[in-house]
Amino acid sequence: MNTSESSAPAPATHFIHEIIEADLAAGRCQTVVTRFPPEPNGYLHIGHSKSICLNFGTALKYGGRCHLRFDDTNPVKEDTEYVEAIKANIHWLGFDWGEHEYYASDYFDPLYSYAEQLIEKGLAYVDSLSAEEIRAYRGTLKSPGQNSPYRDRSIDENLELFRAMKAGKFEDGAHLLRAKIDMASPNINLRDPALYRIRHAHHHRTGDKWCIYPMYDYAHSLSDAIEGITHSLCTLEFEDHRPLYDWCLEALGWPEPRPHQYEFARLNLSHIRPLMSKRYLVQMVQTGHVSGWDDPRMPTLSAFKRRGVTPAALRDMNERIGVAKSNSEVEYAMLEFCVREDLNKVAQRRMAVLDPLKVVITNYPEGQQENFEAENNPEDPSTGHRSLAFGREIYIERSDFMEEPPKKYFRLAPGQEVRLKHAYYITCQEVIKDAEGQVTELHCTYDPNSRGGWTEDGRKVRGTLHWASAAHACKAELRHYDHLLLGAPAADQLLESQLNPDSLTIVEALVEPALAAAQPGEHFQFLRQGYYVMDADSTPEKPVFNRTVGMVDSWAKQQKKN
RNA sequence: UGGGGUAUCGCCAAGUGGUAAGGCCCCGGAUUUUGAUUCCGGUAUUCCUAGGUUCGAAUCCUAGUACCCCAGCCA
Repeated sequence: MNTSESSAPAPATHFIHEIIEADLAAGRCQTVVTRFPPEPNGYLHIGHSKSICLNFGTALKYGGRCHLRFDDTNPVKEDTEYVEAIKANIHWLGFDWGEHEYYASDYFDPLYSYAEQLIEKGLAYVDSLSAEEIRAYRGTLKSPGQNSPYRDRSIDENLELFRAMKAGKFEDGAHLLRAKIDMASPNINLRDPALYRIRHAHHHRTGDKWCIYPMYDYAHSLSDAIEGITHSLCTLEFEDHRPLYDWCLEALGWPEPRPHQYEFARLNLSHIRPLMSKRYLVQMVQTGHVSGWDDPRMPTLSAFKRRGVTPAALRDMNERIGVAKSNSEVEYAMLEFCVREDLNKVAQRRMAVLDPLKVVITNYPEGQQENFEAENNPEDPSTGHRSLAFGREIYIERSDFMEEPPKKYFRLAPGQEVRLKHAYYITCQEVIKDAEGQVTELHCTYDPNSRGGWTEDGRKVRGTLHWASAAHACKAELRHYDHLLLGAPAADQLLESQLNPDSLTIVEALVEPALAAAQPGEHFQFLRQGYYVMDADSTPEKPVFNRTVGMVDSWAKQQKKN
């Protein structure tokens, strides 16, 4: 506890931490053990980051531990390909499970013998109805189900059948091990839920050892118990599964302390909500609307990494949004805020001109060149300076010049003086146009006394422009991204109907030469433009930068209003 | 006409009977060699609705309303 008032923000807390603190205080548990249980059947997306931050963050906060457990109980959907990607994503996010890497499939042996125990206790039976029949017997949401005619098989018969299932004597779907609970339960999950099904399939870890596989509810609850998980945190849709989670432990007489399940609302983000389903994620990749799982427009963690979103920003966002039980959708602006906040601190500044307009400084000696010291990051002086070459011909941003500027326009205009960042003040003297009346070039004069971009005379120069030296600049490819979807597709609409045709824009830019030596993954702020990260597609001839997020632009915002 | 949940500012979210935190967004204004950052200031007499209890209610009671989840041998 803090002993004095401090400026530090109050540590974020929420109902789950309250429960944990009460459990710790009451001695219901000695230490906190959580787990992150991905199914290795797809890539992790930003929604998962909330669960990762919650589970690992909680363990960290209370000095406990968090297990990484792959929930690999369905061999037909899972693949080892995903295991490595998931592990890399979690490490990238900044969390570590140490030696606590587990697989539900590690427990197939004990899980099987627990199932025999349930049979012996008369709490599970082998059903031989078809899938359709089982559905029909289950009843509906509002009407009770009916007992299967096989429900009262003898324990010996059940045992024999179950062993035969395990031995591979039956085809897929011929039999099913079910919990014997209550076919009339108002909670459908309790109407004799499936425990084991027959699946003659190769498992990514156990190979062909098994042809029966446990169902999620059964495997999850017992895996948690086996690992000594104290707080099993999952999303809201599992709320009505909790009675079954508890039933499994109770039925086996699992000793206290038992694990307990708590549910929280999943993370939804505006603009990408429809994409955060496995189905649509796969669809985007398979239909070729994106270049792959790590296409920077995707909501996967791999994509965010490639886009230049930092782990710190993601962690910060997850801290800020809180943990509660109401369904919610966080605005994308929240994410952008966290990204800018982090990148502002760590990204080195560089200059890039996206839409060049040539400027000739007529009173600057021909053939002369100067170098200026430019700070790498004003937020972090320890990053030092770089040398910036300057010459008689430069390029500025076309949008930084207006022949007939509106009021309060600080940028370049005929007769107006602006500062070239780190260089000189220049004044526009002449506008050169082509036959169509298009501005092709500007003739300006500079003030030799403004070297470095400053004079002592107290002159007010409101506008500061970024620029590129014609003699020194390099070409670079800039990739700008927008939301993949224009909106959420209606229920009867294809996802394709909402595809944003302008979600990717390629821009040829002129960048300062220092950028040619950058490394993929390096973050930069291109002054007045936005945050960029160098992409691995870069070649020595042509560096490629992905725009992570643009700068806040209050001038553009104001213009839009008028 | 089943069961389980949730309703507090545009978006998140504290609040646990003592008189509506905070963040994002938005709007002003100051500073600024990035119209960025930073910094100040503004933004819910009101907590889904209606009754009730109480000196006092977002918090308790009653009755409603809205939204989300569940009928995979998926997780």
